[in-house]
Amino acid sequence: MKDKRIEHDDQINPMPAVDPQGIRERLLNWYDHSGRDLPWRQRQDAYAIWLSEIMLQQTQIQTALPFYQRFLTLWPQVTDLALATEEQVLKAWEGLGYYSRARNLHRTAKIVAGREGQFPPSAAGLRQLPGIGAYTAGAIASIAFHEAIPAVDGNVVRVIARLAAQPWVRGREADRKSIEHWLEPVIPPDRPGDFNQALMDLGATRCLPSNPRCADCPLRSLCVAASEGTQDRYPLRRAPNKQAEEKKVVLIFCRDGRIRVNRQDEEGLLSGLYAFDWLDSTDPDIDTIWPEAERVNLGHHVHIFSHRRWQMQGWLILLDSSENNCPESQSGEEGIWLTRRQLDEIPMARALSVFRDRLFALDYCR
DNA sequence: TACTCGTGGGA
DNA sequence: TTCCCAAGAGT
Repeated sequence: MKDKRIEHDDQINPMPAVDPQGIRERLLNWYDHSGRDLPWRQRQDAYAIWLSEIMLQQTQIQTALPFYQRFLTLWPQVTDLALATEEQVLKAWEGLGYYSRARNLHRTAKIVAGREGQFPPSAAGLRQLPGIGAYTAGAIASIAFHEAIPAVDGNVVRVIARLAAQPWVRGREADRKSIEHWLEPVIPPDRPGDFNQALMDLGATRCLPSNPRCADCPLRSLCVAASEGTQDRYPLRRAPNKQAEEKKVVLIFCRDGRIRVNRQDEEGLLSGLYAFDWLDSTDPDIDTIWPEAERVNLGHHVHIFSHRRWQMQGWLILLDSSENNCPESQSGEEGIWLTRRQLDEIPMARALSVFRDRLFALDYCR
């Protein structure tokens, strides 16, 4: 076993007897009094529920909130979103991260628009749509269509792993399914959406990853981990991958007041977004490439991705308008030359937009 | 299955 | 500083 964090070899707890009615009553009663007031809970339509669920994937509510409001203002109905361009959707998503979510969001909007704006009213149907996995299908189906089906996210894994004191591992698909199975007889047929959201609220406000507030938990009397004082053992976690260190030299070419960018490939990091040119650290030093008189130091910046860490040095390269002395971009293309206004309108990830902001502050492009 | 894919906040 | 992790999905 290479993963010692999963290995801890205390006794395996037997699966405790489940008290479905006790869990339902305590949880829903608590939810009715102490559930969070969130904007998508004031709506019934599948579009708003779906939009919120996609944005909230691996994203904290406070971060997603302004994006959610902006999308509904720009595109009040799913048919409006379907009519937007992918670039417009990515621009509205700019800064929220995991950009494949935005592209799948747009694809699904077009599919649903082709169904007269009607989402499939079941988890099985929703699951077929781009960007909708097991959790999101269960969430939308239970909240918008009242299907009695679990929606097991990270919160629910934590709550149920503690409640049953089972060595379930966060992020392991087989264990997520075990929790779905465990929950199936517990989901109340009359309020499945409220029940699922109550579990998530409980995980987010009481059954916290560290220092859980068990004294304020409505399920404490039913919780095996709480009775043992072993809350902090559950759920188990995978050993994290090590973060790769990468050094980049970002080159922002400026000619006749225009700036060169490139659109990233369809797959991989930051796909579909625009970026400035960059070189890997193994490339020659900047002094051997560009004379000092033709460049402006844009400073250093460290950007942290999920498991990459970019140490970037930015340079503004001032090209003579009469000369065609600009090298080919990484993709072997000439690139796209944009004015400042156009540069503001294209979607660009935070990692690179840091230098866009510094560029604007210098007032070199028009 | 394990890895990839962003960004920000909190302990 | 460093680590964890947040309404996960796609491959």
